[in-house]
Amino acid sequence: MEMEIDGASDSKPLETGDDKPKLVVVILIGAPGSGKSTFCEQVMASSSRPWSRVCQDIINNGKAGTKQQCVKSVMGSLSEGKSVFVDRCNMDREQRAEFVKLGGPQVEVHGVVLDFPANVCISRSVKRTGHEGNLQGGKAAAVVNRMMQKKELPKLSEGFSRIVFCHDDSDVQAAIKAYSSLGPSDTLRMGCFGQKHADAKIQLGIMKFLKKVEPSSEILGSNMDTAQESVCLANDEYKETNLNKELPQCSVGEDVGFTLAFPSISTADFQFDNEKAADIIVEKVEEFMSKLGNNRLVLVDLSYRSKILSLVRTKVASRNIDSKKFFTFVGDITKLYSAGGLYCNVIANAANWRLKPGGGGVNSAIFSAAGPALEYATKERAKSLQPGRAVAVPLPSDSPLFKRERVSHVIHVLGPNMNPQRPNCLNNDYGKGSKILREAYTALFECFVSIARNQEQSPVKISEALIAGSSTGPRRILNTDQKTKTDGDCASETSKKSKGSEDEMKGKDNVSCSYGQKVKQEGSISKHWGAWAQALYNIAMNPQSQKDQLLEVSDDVVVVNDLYPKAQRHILVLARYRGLDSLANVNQEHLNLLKTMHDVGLKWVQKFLGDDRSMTFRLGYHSDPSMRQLHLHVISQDFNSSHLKNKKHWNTFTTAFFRDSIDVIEEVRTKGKATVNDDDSKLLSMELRCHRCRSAHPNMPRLKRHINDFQGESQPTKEKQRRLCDLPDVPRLKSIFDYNS
DNA sequence: GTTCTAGAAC
DNA sequence: GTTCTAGAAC
Repeated sequence: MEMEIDGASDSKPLETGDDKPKLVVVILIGAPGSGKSTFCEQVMASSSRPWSRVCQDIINNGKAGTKQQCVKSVMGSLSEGKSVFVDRCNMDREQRAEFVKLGGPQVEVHGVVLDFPANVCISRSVKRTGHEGNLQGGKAAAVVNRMMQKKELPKLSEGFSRIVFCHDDSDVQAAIKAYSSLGPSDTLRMGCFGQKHADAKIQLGIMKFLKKVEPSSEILGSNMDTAQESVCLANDEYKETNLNKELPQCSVGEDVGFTLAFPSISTADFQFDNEKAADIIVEKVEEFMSKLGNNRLVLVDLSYRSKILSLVRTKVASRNIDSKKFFTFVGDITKLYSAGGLYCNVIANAANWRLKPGGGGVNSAIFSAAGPALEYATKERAKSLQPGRAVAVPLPSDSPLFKRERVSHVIHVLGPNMNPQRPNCLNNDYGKGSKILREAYTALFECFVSIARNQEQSPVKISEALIAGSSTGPRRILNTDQKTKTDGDCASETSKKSKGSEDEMKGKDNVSCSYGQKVKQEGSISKHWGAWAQALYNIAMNPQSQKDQLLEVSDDVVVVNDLYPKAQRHILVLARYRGLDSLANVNQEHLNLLKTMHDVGLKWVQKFLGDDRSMTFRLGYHSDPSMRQLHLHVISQDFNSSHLKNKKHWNTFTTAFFRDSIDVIEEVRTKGKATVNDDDSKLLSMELRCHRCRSAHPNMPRLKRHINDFQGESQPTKEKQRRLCDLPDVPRLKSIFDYNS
């Protein structure tokens, strides 16, 4: 978010005419493999400003040189009127100091921090060939990790006039864009942008595991210092939320019931007139006052400049509305409790008819904040929604919105659409539109009231389906048995009127009026799982049933010993998300889960290494697993196990069928999904080859004999391995982290 | 995922 | 004869 301010539009010509255009020294800060050279190349390829790149790896006639040579070269370029990229790691303050000193009245010094996790940098460094610094292959990991230990994030107080932190590719692209479009007489805004406060987890994690050091207070300290300096626009927005000071304060002991936070329906992307919408909101709120009991409604919008909020505030004043039961609030609807201190049991979502994530705005924000759990829970309730209707979805307890914000339900509402770019546009017919918007708020408030009522009566039953119907109809609680009736009810005035366009937007999907219907799995992508394939799913959903093999349980994962270990150490980290059967189901929303699973796996690796330092491990997923429920294998590379019996066993762990966890994470981060090839199963019938030396073996017993030659000694030396196996001297760092180096 | 076993490979 | 694989059943 903060990166928006770093966009190209941010560059502006200097306003004073006599000022000579300033030169810029951009100090790149990042480990090998973080993308410094690529950054420079991309900017220089398209910039109208003269740039020079000073790279320590090649400064000495194409070979690596010294820092002093770099300083000299930067000064030379500046005197020629060129702005300069300082392309070296510059990881700590001392390394940067001499370049920062070059700043002055005519020269601005910027920092661009390419702050990627160590594993990403290692992976990139290992893969690349022909790198200028000759830092490819096995050396890379050691160097990256050493650098990471020295890492000291830059602060403005060092003398920078501008620092940009990049944490992912989109941050990098935004920064490249900003510098590419920086013309010879333009300047970029000063300040510190894009710094995350709690991003050190993975890096510290990996350093900790590699070097077995505690996260040093120095590193944490420097993070925090800089965080305080980086008071950015986002924080200004939060300051403005002090406008919420009219928030009714409830005295201790006062019985406040349930709170519904809702966005204005249809006024954003659906372009419904704000004035008309405000009238309808106020009208419907007033109507529901008497039905609310001690529960309350809160209209939420992101910005203190919100037109709809101010319209509603004005209109409410002249109505008979209790300000304790209805008020407006400025804030992010997905962070009302954590960032705004407003506890709301229920939030409404301005949904799309497909009830799917995406589309930007509130819908996108809520689905993304609630995690995949909301998507699955929604699918179980309804497949689509008609304009004017609402459907309540109980949030599973593993949803971050439930855990962090204490939201128990999300009510999806679909309002009328006036935007020709969106399906089912009403072409400015505000007769129809207003009617549908009234129905939408009625449905929403009815849903909320019935949730509140149900929770009061029976907290256990809140997972019952709650679906609000037409404006005048009574609240209905439906289940699948009532499907036929529901379909009948659906043919209400509203649905008849919108039927034509409804059919249009459904296209070939052949979706009948499924409102209120129990969902069937979409498409035929989902794989059939036999009864025997359910074991991991059962453990993930109900870990307490499995006391024997259980190693660890958290909200996100369960760790168990593999029942049939294929090596001396072989454990599984199970995801606890419902509906996440395998890599094929994984998407961008699971990125944090994948990282958590990896971190948990690494933690156990560290423990195992405490018992036997000679072990090596791989962490990864089977491309097409036999058992349902996403599970990360953490497996030692000895493969010394009586359970390892056949070719399939072997090939699932030693061919491309085994997808390294860090590769999967990187793939999901960049492409949004993990690629799963249809013909991956062919890999399982491939010839048997040693995972170390790649030698072929005629059958499993012979292969195992070959493999077990390593196990004769507790710590086979590299020499011994090489002799037995003709081991190449490049460890497979990207997956089997060499924890001993 | 494992177990079982027919029959191929040696 | 024994060893080993691969496919079916669960």
